[in-house]
Amino acid sequence: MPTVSMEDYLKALYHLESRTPRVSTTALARWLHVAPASATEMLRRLAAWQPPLVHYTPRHGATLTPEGRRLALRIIRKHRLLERFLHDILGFPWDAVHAEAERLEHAVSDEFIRRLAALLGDPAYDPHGHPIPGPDLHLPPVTDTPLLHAPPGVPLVVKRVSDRDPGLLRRITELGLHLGQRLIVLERTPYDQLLHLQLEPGGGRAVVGPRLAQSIFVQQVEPPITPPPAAPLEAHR
Amino acid sequence: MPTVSMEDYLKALYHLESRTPRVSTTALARWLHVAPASATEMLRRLAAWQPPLVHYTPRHGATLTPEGRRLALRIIRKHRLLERFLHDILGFPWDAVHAEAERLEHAVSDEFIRRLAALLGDPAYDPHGHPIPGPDLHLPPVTDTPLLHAPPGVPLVVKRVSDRDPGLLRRITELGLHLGQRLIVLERTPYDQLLHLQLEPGGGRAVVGPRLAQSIFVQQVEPPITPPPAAPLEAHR
DNA sequence: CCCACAATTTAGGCAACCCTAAATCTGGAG
DNA sequence: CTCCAGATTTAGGGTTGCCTAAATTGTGGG
Ligand SMILES: [Mn+2]
Ligand SMILES: [Mn+2]
Ligand SMILES: [Mn+2]
Ligand SMILES: [Mn+2]
Repeated sequence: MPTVSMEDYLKALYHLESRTPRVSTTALARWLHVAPASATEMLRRLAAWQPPLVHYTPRHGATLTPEGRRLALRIIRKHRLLERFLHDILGFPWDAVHAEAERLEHAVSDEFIRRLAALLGDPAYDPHGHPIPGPDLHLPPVTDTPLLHAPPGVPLVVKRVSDRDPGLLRRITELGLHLGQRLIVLERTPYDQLLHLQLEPGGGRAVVGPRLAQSIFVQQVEPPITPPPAAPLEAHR
Repeated sequence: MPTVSMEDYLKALYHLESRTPRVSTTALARWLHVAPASATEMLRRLAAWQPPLVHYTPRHGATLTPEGRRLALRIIRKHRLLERFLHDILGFPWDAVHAEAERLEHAVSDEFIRRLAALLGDPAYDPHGHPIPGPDLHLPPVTDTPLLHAPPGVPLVVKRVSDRDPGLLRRITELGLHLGQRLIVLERTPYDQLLHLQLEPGGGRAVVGPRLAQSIFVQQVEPPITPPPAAPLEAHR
């Protein structure tokens, strides 16, 4: 029986905790597009909840309690399964599903989600490549890195894109990118940090700026089946 | 941009108007399980809306304006399509769909409903036999009557059941009744108004009290294909 | 080591919903 | 035609969630 707002704050706290263990009032307020005073007020409420959903030390930020984290993951599971449904079954474009799921996640029951998950075949990822917490709320560790920091010359796959900005997603589509797209960073230009990409196989080229490159997450492609002759192992330090 | 509460009040007004053209504060309050003072307050709000959603004369009840009726029908369309989805695709039992749809109806976008209607094949009725307003919000006129007032000895079909009380729906199922079930009223007992039913074809018997009989709506079965020899037409007055 | 300034909280308000208790109106019985 | 019981509104409050403006505090640069 947390309210819709409380659920959105819990989700925000969960996302922000992946960057900094303690979440500041300002970061929270900015993420949710509310005034800092509103975030302060909500943190007090979440800390006063029985059982408490955050540990809140005035002037020193907040952390989710285990119970807070559990609730956050429950909403995230609902959100991502709904996105899959909206995309796969209703045919919404991938830049439209987030906003719709943002409202629905607070309206669907646990029973609804159980049935939906079964209908969808218990998918492990949402349409943007975010992992979906299982019924036990477990999440696999993240193994991808922002394209921005990916090494040049190495074969990569697009694993995940951030999903809060529809314009960004449309731009990504325009460039010919999508989940599973293979590519190689050809060059990183100095000063303006543009990335020149070679899309594979046989795809074209694309240039992306740092804004975009920060929102696209890639992984190195597993090495080819016949590995190159093993070089003598270097000593690890 | 009416709120969730406003939408629920509009829907309630729509339902109550089918009984009495002017809806009283008390009737509205009772329907929504709120205090009369709360209904008064909301009626003022709805009347002050731009454009006004009700005509409200203090102490003399309210009526929906055309715009209010339009919004009510839009929510009812969402509600009933969602019930079909929950029932047909997610497999919810028919006594569970109403409560779930009651929340979802406020969270889904028009675009969601367009796509859902297409997926479902533009159904005309919800799982309880209520007609679903089309995209133009048109509703067919109701032609069924409460079983309570149905004539004995005549072949009938169950066309519609009221859906707000899950216990009622479960009871109806227990009795072997469902939409499309054919039956004949064998007898109406005096004083306690019990109806003895013969379920067809080849079905068993059932006895229902007035509470139930008021919530089940039936229609006479079309006459058999070879009509009885036409009696001479009586003059209409 | 201090102090200014950025971050944060406090104070005070507003809107939507809901409630109970007290006033007020109104239509129908007599 | 009067009057009263029941329907309805008004008065006064509570909660959630948001805001702006003012006060406060903690810390990092000097
Ligand atoms: Mn949300
Ligand atoms: Mn997503
Ligand atoms: Mn509702
Ligand atoms: Mn229904």
